[in-house]
Amino acid sequence: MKSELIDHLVKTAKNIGISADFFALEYPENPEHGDYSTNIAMAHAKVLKMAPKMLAERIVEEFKKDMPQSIESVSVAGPGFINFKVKDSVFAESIINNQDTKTKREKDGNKNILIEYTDPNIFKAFHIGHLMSNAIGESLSRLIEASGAKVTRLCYPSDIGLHIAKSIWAMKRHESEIPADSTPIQEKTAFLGKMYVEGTRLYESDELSGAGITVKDDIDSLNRILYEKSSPAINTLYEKGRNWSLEHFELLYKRLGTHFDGYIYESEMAPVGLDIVKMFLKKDVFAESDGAIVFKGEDHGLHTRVFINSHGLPTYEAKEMGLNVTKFKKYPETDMSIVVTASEQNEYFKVITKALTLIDENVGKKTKHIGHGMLRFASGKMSSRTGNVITAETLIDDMKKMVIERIVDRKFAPEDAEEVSDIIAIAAIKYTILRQAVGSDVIFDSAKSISFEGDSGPYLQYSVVRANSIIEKAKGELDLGKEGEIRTLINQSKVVLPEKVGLLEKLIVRFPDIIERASAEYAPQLVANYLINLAGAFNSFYASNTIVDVNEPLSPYRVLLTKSFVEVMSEGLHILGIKIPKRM
RNA sequence: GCACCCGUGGUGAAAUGGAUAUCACAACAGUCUUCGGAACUGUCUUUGGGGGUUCGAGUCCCUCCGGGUGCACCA
Repeated sequence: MKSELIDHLVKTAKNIGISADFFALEYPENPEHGDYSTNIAMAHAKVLKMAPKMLAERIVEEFKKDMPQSIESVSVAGPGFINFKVKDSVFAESIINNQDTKTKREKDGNKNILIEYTDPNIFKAFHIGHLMSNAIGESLSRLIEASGAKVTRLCYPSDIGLHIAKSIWAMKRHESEIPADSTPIQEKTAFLGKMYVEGTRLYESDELSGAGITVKDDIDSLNRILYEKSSPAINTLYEKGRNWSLEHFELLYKRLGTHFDGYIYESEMAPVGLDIVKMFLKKDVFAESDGAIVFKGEDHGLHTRVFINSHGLPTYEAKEMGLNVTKFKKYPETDMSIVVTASEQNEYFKVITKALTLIDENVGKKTKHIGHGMLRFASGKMSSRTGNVITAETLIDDMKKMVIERIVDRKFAPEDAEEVSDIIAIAAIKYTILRQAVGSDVIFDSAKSISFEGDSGPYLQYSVVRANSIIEKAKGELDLGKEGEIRTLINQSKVVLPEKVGLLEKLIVRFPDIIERASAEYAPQLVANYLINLAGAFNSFYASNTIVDVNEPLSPYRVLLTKSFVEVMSEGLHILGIKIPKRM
């Protein structure tokens, strides 16, 4: 109904000599203003030297000459808005046909999108910052898929670099404490985390490591050994830790409901990046400075960064060159390559993107960085360097304990309670992350900050679970025919449509629009906001109407409406990466 | 010091330059012996200060104040 309205509005505008190439058709916040509203008169009044209200009247007059069937009334309001009221029957029909609730997928149908997110570091804890990156990246992936594009999910685990050298240096010191292979994976990676903290602490101190060498120097040379893979003993430790970390990450991905189509490892990108930087050093993209090879960002209004350090090793920056060039080699059909990281890296990525553009314009232009906010605590910044970290697993498990307490009286079998509480705990966390703008910080003062009421993931889950249970009940009591028979039932007056529809119908019909906009703006919070309003509308509807009632002529319609709600809610929650339990 | 980002009820957030700034939590007052109360209804309290652009500014520009992040060999 929206496209019909836009077409007619554009036609109307042309008839009275307005180009109509810029205007907005929006949903008024105040429902009394109608179902759609446009600022077309205000937007063009100045150019035409007319009072906005007069122009609006003129447009309305012309619009009414050949009004689309679906429109009930048009009026001018306020400073010159034109408000449209859609016939209630159109909404009711939409619910019946269930056409308008299906997301349109043609638009980006041919696009191929790469999206890189999560990027954990082996030997280090998978902390809630990674969880945040993962929740956002996965949701963006699903959102882009919902708009019809083909999405390839990439993960770029960090498996080389100074942080690993620090960890392995500490591991060597504690060789006798290295866990056996039969140890649970959580204990093995916890050991690695401790090694990293110790290595970092001593790297930053002035302590000596043996014969007059500082720990720092010792770790730096170990780093070189790692890059060169020149010591079999070190390689063994490295492989052990690497496998433990990667194994643990896979378990987490599964638990979080995410997966990757491809992995590119930082260690693979080290030689590739090194070659690229050296090649473009000759072409003057990079410059030598104090024994290092740098990119002079100042020439482009940015800041200078080191790409190859004075030991001749590639830094993260050089590897990033290799990574982004490699992505387009591996996936040549790519229309856009998105990289999701914490917003701490926003400035860094501007430099990276500029350098990439100079190396390969196509790659640079198609690479887009999205910075997400951080998880913050009252106690200060979380840091995996000092060991002041909350791991993703700890957070989920803490939430899970709260959920289990909550459902003790629901008589779940132990395995079911386990599964349901996991789904709910993860929903609570993901929703808290996704309900707000991607770039802004999420503040976790305590686990208590995640409520299960009102604006929360579990509230959304609860509303669908309850709706599903009503549909189950209806199956035994009402005859709704089979697929495709509803039209017949309407003709036989077995299904009666309401004369007036409410907010619920109007919101359901709006869903494809929400997806389109959220996807275009990379804004999952628009979906989250919409769903919370939708759930509220359903719960109000539920509270004031008896849905299943054999003596109520509108009952079949209400069940169909409930079904539409379930469909939209399910797809919406899928986009947020939230699963729906059967019971809760 | 320089650069980038952000300041919205007591708290956490929303708002493609549009109308009376939306929602939840908290607080307070209610509903209902339900189709599953993790519910519903109502009350209460908001755009950091000052200029400017615009028919119209929480949104754009300038400035001040406050906060965050980043600025060479970490990732």
